[in-house]
Amino acid sequence: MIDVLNIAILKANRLRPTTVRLAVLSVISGYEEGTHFTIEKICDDLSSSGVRKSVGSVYRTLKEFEDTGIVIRHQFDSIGTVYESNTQDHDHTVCVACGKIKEFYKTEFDALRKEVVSESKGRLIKHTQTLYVVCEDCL
Amino acid sequence: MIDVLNIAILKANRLRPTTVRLAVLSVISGYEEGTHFTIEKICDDLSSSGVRKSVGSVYRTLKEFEDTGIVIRHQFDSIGTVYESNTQDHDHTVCVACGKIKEFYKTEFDALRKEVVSESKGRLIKHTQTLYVVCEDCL
DNA sequence: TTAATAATGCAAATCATTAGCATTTAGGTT
DNA sequence: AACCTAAATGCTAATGATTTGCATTATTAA
Repeated sequence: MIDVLNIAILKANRLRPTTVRLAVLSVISGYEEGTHFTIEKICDDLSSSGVRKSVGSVYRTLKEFEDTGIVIRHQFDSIGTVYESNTQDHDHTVCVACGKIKEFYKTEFDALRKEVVSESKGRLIKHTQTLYVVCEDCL
Repeated sequence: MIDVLNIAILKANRLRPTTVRLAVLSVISGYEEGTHFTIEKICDDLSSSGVRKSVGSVYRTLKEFEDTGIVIRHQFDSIGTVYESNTQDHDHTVCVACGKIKEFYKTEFDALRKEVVSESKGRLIKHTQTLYVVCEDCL
């Protein structure tokens, strides 16, 4: 009953609403907006909420979620693979000292990116941009 | 005698001019400017030029080269880890169909990036930006 | 309810990368 | 030129993350 929304999300993406998918969806929809999480974190959270699911299935599920666009996967230098719920378009800053990840968005970047792609006569599928910084707190 | 330049490069970076480092430098300086290469490619090229060096040492060497800035390491989605000689600052487009990697540079991006970082009161260390595209040839 | 298909758990396999350690090399010093 | 110390190397085993094979179980459509 609590899961109606999550079931709808899965169906909208042509994924059967199975226990693993619902469990993972439930865990990650509990995260604060803009949170970046790992597979390990999801597994931990599943365990501590008493839900026993295999690591392999979580990997498979996250891959499906990435393919359908439910989540976005990122690979940050010296941090590794993290995911986040797919909300609006944005880029990241990563502090090389404390590892904190933040999001930023500036329209002007999009215009420039479109220029670059149209100059090469290609089609833009997606992009990533990460600024590695020393953040205010670590300076 | 051919190696004077490479020896100089290593010394300038406080790395002893050892056989492994010279061999790797020699291989990668044979690549065309802007080439993106993998560890595996380097090992293959070493073998086929009759130079027997351990994979572990090549990994170690590339890490040193990355630390000193002789090369830059990139992690591209679905392509993995590639390196390139460190020339001037630039970003990349990667074709999601054929995997071709190209470079681009636009000053305007730098100005925007500086804005972002100064707004958050941090210091910019480095950045990565990759546009995943379908290139002209694959459209 | 049942048959067909997809999903799951589990363990083994894979892949890229790293680390431990004994041996060798580089580079400065007698 | 022989020598000493620290650094570098090769080798192999270890690691960590992720994937895969396969037997079992769950889901869906008829």
